[in-house]
Amino acid sequence: MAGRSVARQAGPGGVPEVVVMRLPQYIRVLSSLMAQGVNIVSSQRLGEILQVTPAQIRKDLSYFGRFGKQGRGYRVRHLIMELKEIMGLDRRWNVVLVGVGRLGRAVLSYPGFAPEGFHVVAAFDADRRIIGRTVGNLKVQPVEELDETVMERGIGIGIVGVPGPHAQGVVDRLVGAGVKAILNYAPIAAQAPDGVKVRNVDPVLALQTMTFYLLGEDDEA
Amino acid sequence: MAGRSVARQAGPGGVPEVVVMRLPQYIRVLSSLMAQGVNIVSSQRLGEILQVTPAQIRKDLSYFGRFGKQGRGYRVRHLIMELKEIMGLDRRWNVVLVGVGRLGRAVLSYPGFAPEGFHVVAAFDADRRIIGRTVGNLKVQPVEELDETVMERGIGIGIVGVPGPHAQGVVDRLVGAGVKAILNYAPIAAQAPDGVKVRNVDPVLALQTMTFYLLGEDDEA
DNA sequence: GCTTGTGAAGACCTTCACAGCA
DNA sequence: TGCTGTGAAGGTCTTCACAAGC
Repeated sequence: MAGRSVARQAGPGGVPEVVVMRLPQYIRVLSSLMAQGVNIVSSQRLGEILQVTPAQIRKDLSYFGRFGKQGRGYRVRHLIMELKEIMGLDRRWNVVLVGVGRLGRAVLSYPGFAPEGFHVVAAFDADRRIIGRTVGNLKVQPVEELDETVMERGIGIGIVGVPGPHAQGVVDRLVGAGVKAILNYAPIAAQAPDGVKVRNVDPVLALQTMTFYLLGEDDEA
Repeated sequence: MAGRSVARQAGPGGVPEVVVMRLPQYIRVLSSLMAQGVNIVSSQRLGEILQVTPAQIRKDLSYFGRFGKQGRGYRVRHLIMELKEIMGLDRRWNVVLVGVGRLGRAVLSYPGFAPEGFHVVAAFDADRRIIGRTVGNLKVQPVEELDETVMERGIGIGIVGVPGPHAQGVVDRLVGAGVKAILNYAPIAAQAPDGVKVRNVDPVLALQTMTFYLLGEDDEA
């Protein structure tokens, strides 16, 4: 490949977070198209699939560079590679897991992480009965060793798989250890300082944001 | 495909969707406060906990009514009840599950749904080897019976727990059956017509939206 | 002809700031 | 005095519309 002049120019204020949230979706769809043998795609077509306007796709991409060819569209394979590089998805990410109960074990056995470059390389728990056991190739370590492991291995991502009441404490601990991104499975609105990203995996919350739209003509005050 | 790309639908009363997304969070925090014995809370304090501005909380609530007392704040118990009613979270919701493989069984055994009023009352699969088996009190039905069950029982919510390649087909089927809200566990950007809400539970996507912020001073032209 | 990239316009959401009331 | 509720201001994001280029 030629020029590596992909400008991740965080302008004044940087790239809007909504844009960063959409790019992985674009990558997904593009990958699916590539698997179908599609070589070129227009913003029009992409927009139809993703149900967003073509202008939005073009504007989103324009934050990072110029990837298309006028009159033709985007080369699917090329755009995937560019976007993956921009998002840091062209590399391996080591991840730590805290909480090896029901939820944590489900995380460890989830087959979707590794193919996308996310590898759980250490697991921690506070429960003496679990510590030392081997779960999915990993020996469960005491949470006290979290800091050391995170720093030694330069890990930036943590997964919280403990029950709700313990989750904020675990988040604090991960933040203290230097983690900069947290995937939280606990049903709480975890707080983290600026500079630490938190994303929640919370099916109940997801359902709760939809029921509003299911209400018919009900009571009115 | 025609460009009828409508992107903004206002819910009942024209409430912004972002607001609807936040209210369940408010309910969570309020419930936690109530459990701690807090009776009254100000938008200031709520904002500190949720890390949003007090003005946003007050504005959000103002879409639905006037729930506070000037000079005092909000009665926690009262506000929870009001918000739950507004969001339709003061009632029971019956839900159907499609896909009773690894993912689907995890959904069935997840203990978090029922306490919040979401009850999986029927489970479907296309695999003959699974159909007829009993999983978590439910007899797995053939997907062919989906329409009938959804219509008969007036079900509005469906959960998609099938592998990615089958997910869109299942979404279409749920939509056809009349479901108006879909919780999708498959790693795809599922498409549904206007009027049908889709929320994704997708840990990989969540991770992929954070790595961007973990990139240091790397390649730069 | 067709599609990108992009200033400008517009829509939407958030924050401000203060009147009003307990 | 303290805090809500809200019109208005301010920002941010989305969409438009068109010049440029394949």
